[in-house]
Amino acid sequence: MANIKTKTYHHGNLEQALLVAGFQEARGTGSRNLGVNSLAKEVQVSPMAVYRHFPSGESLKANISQLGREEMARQMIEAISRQAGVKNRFQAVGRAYIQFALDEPGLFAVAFTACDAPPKREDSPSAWLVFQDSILDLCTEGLIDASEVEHVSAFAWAAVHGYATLAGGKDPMRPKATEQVISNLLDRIWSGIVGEGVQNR
Amino acid sequence: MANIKTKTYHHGNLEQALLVAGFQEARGTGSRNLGVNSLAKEVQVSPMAVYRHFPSGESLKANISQLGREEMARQMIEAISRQAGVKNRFQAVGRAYIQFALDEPGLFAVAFTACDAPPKREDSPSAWLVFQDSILDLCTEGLIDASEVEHVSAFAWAAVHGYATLAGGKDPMRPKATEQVISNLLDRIWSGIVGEGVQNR
DNA sequence: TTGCCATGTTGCTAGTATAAACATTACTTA
DNA sequence: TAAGTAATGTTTATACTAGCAACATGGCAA
Repeated sequence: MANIKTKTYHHGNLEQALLVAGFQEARGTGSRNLGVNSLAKEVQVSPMAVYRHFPSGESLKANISQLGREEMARQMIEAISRQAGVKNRFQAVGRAYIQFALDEPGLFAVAFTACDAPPKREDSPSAWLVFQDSILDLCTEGLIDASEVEHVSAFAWAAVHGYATLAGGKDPMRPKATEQVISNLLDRIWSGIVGEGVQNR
Repeated sequence: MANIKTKTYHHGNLEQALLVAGFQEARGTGSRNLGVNSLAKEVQVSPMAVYRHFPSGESLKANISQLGREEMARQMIEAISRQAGVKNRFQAVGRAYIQFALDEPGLFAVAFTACDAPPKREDSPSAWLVFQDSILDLCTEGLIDASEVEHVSAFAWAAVHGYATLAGGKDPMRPKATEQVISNLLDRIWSGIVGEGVQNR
């Protein structure tokens, strides 16, 4: 008797359904099919229904984008939790950041674009907050001075994010994405953080 | 008698006009108004005329994108030419790269996206080739070993590009874009290149 | 001069976002 | 429980966009 197609007029949880569908789509094809019509069709709903939950298509995209940042944060936290020691933990965060970009290029791209409109929910653990925290750890462990936090943060984040962006892209000139290159990169970042030649300490 | 509106049926140099118009538009508003219709209207031509010169709108965008990379390369070369000494020259390139992203956010954004379709002309001096060259200089000057070039290149490019992207973006968490921060960043990159703690040398 | 062909045009189809008006259902309150 | 209201859908319409096909113009070459 079950499995009758009860086509309810009201979807039930359209907002969540749109976000999930968008998340999956982003995972697969990046930001190409994240439009209002496309996602509305995906969840079997008329395009205008979307606007009952998001003020614009941009807003919907922005919220999907944040889901990407949260998923990324989750994986970074997971990676940290398996490490002991300041340096190991710090490099694990960077590695997770990079690995996410390589494993989930679509999600990564969406996570770092389409953030024009403000998302509905507050910023739950977002990727760069986790990153920021890992640098504060360096501070509490006495490896860097409190006055350096801003500079170190900018440097480390830039290097990791830049590599993630470039290596994950499709430009023919992009740097290789091998374990070798990544390890070396993280070592050089470490060197740039605690190294000798840095002025303004 | 003069100044009669000689409305020629044939534009004369539509391809160039479209590229120039697109370049200006990118400079002003980024990639928002780089569509076929929009640019066609800008040069007072029907949208379909564009397709006589570019196979698709994507292709047009890709060519504008390359103009951006070339302009960037020009400024980087200019910056290098005013410096003496390996370290100075290297840091000048990085600084120019970053400065371009801050001075011309629209152009920078367009230069590093919309490169899906291949451009028509061959890659004339493109931004990262200039960057690459500056790292080869470090090699010929004996500061790094030839075996390190790939790693150093990935590291330095990543750090500079990452910072340029993040600092030029509009995320509220983005790093500050002050002379202080930039100088410090370039010092830390230098430390990561020639520093002590780096493995795999 | 004739005619080809590069370069423009219009008209069309399909896809997109989103505003306005209307329909249905869920929730609340007497 | 019945009635009213708010939430959540749908349809219809306007105004964009990219790009195909067919047609028009005019410069250049035989």
